Amino acid sequence: MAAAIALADAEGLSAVSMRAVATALDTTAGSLYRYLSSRDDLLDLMTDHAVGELRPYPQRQGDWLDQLQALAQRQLDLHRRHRWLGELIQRPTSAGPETLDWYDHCLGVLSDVPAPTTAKFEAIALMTGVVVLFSRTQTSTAQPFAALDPARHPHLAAALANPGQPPQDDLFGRALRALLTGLLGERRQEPVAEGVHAPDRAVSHRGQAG
Amino acid sequence: MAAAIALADAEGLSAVSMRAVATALDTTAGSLYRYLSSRDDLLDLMTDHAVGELRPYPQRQGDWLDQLQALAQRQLDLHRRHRWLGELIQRPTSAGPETLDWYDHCLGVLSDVPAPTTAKFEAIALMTGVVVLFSRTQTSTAQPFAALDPARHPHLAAALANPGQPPQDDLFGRALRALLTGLLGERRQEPVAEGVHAPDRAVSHRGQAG
DNA sequence: CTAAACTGCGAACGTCGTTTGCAGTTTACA
DNA sequence: TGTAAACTGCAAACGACGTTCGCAGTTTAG
Repeated sequence: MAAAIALADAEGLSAVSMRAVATALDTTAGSLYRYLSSRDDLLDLMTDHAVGELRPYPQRQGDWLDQLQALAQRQLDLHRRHRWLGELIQRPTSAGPETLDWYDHCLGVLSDVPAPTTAKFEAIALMTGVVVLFSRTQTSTAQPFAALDPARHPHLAAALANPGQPPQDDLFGRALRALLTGLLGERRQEPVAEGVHAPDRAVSHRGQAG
Repeated sequence: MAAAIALADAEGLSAVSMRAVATALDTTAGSLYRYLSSRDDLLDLMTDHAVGELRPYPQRQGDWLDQLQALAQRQLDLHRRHRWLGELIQRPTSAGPETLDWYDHCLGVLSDVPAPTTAKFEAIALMTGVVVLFSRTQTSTAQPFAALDPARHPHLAAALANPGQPPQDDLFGRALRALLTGLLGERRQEPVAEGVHAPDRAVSHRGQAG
């Protein structure tokens, strides 16, 4: 797993082939199957190990929004360190122990927030989504807008021609706080109607963490 | 391209192999390279065609927030129709014509919003991110939380045991509006400082649309 | 001392994306 | 109308991939 992570850090996820990992370990591809049931297994291990690097979780201070923001910042650092993580956590595989711990910690931070469980899961998933997006924003200076016709795409051309305006301070933090506040209610109270209803069906969620 | 889309709709992206597409077209894999330079080319075509299905763009009515929400709703429908799209639009390839049109349209909706270009691009990208996340939420009833120890993960266990609370109405809309409002400023005015500075470097962005 | 389990290795299978050479057909132009 | 160029399709092959399998060699347990 360590060899695979080193490979992915250096040359990207596609470089993590069974043969490449085996070569790094001075063995052969087939031998790896003594310890792994499949390549997906290896990717799961990589993912959960990376999520483990989120420790130590930031100290609990401030309200839940401050705490979640601190967690998100740590996620962002992690994703910048391991640029392959964003792709892996989107797979619908089952969560490893570190991922479970992280989810539990996030839910703990939100334990006093009067919002439906559904909203909390969505909020955590969206927080990760924001992290992944921002972690990619800097690394890819790609220009997906090659040659465009200013007549057909006036707004796009204008926006690209005039990159002006200073980028807002801490766009990441702004987006995150807006999203979390909107999903989980105002910072202090204004609780969402929490009436007692017959329990609904369990919400579906994907193992998207880290 | 149509054959590839049909395949992806029916059996997922992994079923879109050159041989499978060729078989559907009653030919062979190698023959496809008369028209495509690579498999990525095919995926690009699929992506842009799907983005084209966003037309006709919803009628312009309401303020920019209402309009963006209508666009996002159309995106959401699209992603539910083509569940492979979320994966494809995350690739750092160059944008096709339909994608360019869509970006331009979104920027047009935002043309009167006094926010930095950076923030607008981020907002559009994040809007798509929210769409992708919600498009996956319903389809995957997966249980990434298999057997978990309630002692080690008390909050997680509690949350799963008590799915109660009715899911909030239109969580999608709430998340989206919160995010956009937070990134692009309040609905009416409260413009972000738009002072005249020396032009910054062009913002980096990925071809993430649809 | 022995039997079981574990470990590693080479070879192979099937699939993948892609390339190449060869034929057959269509098109463009004198 | 004739000919050269371009286009199209096909079979075969290449290298790389994930994965399986059988066979040795080694370690462990009783």
